[in-house]
Amino acid sequence: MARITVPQGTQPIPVQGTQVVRRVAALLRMIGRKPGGMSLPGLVRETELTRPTVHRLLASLAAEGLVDHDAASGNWILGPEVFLLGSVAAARFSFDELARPGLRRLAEETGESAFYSIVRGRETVCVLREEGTFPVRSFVLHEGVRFPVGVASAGMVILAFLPKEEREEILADWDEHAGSFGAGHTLEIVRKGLAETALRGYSVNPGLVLEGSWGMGAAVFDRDGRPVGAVSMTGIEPRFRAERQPFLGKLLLEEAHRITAKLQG
Amino acid sequence: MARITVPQGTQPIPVQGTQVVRRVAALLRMIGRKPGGMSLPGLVRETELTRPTVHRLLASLAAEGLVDHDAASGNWILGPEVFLLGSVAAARFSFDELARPGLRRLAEETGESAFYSIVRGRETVCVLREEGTFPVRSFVLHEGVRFPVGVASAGMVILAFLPKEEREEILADWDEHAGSFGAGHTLEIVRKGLAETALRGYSVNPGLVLEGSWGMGAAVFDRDGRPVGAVSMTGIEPRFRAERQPFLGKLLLEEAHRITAKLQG
DNA sequence: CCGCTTGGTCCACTTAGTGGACAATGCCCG
DNA sequence: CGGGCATTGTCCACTAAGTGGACCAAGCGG
Repeated sequence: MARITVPQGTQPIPVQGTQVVRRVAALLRMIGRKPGGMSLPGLVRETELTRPTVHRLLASLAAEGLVDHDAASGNWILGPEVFLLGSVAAARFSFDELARPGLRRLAEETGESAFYSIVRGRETVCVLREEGTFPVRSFVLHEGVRFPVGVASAGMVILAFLPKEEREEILADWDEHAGSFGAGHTLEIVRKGLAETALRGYSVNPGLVLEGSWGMGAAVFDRDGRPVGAVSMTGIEPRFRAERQPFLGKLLLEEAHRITAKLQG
Repeated sequence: MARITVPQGTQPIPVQGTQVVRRVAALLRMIGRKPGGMSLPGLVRETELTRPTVHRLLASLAAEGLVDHDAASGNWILGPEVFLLGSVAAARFSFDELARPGLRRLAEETGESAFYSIVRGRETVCVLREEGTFPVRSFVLHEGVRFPVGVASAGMVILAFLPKEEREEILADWDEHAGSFGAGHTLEIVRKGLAETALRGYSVNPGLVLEGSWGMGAAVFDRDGRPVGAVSMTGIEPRFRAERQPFLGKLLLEEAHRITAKLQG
């Protein structure tokens, strides 16, 4: 009997299981990353599965309505069943209600785009976006985008406020954890960023994901004081210069606190 | 190699495949039916799988965040990943934008609760609900609820306007198709209802799902003239008496036409 | 025209998944 | 308070379900 390892647990807990479930979940997550979906070869590349296997799984998923095959682009995209299940699940996870007003205020007051991301296992996932008015905008971050915890401003502030043990565990094999983001986010840079973040309360990402695309983030905590999400803003470097950072940081912290209060109340 | 048959196609098309995918999809749909989730025995009963199998699949799904195990009730509910994937998929399926305003108008003008359901394979799925002001309300229908096509007012009006071939195919093995709803929805009753629906344009469900819980529906069509959804209202019998039906029907048809226009435009 | 990428299918091999059986816990009722 | 019953959880021998190497076809660019 095979044992699969769970991605999110503190330790990889062996779970009796269904290889297929893990693979299917991975495929759906991959496809959900980009609104335009993913091509078969793309999925094969990123999942390290063989092409026939991916193809077969996708065909089955399509038969269930969980994915669609966009005839035009040839891409695989999330299907109607995912939407339906999601809208049922949404009753339990009403982030919109929770964070939308805050993001709107941030976007209005600053002109930058504002985001709310949540923690899922060892990743952050962007769930809400509110476009700013400033005419130059970054499209690195949008709903559905996932980063390893510690990457980008939201991930950075979350990692900074995670219990020391967990943080060190993640940093222990940082390169593997960070994957392709390791290039910009070297262990050294991240450690320095974490220290500064812990001090100020908010994080600053000086274009580590994409050069010129800056970001700042503040964490949202649950009742146990555990970071479960983050408010963040992104924009171009000139809008995130040192002199403006305290202003943006203050706003971010205010909104993060407000959301934290709502969440805990 | 096993061949699985696809539930929605006109004919059961053999698909090479993944038994597990079908089972997992079935489980997720089942769990998504009720906001409070489902117990393991309940799932076992309705899926005709063995308990160990259901349990193992659920455990794997939980490890992926696709389901959660509610410690209090012991029920399995849809997990955060489903919400996340759903919110990405929502970009492609914006029924809220499409139908919400119409439902709101209906609820306000009539006092009854209004719903929007869509067709998925051979089922209708309720995706939107707008509560009416009338103090006695039925809770038979809510977001996520699925009925076989032909059952309840939405299903009835959809079946009525499906191409004759498909309609007859469904009616051919009605009892199997209708399952537990066959009790109220006998072939005879349904055929009569379909005829009347085709004539008037809107359907009337005189408490076939649950005695005293009436409903009326009007269909929404895509560019090819195929019914893809339905607007419906539910309430208690006294609110759906013969003399009020033309009034309600007219409103339903108006809103259904409006949605159809939006959809096609 | 040929190399290269992509989509799709086949089928022998074997591993992953299955489910009967067992154990434990909790609850109701006589 | 003990026996019946429903529920959750785990084990492991068996085998059918899933895998993936191999193959074919189509499309694209040089």
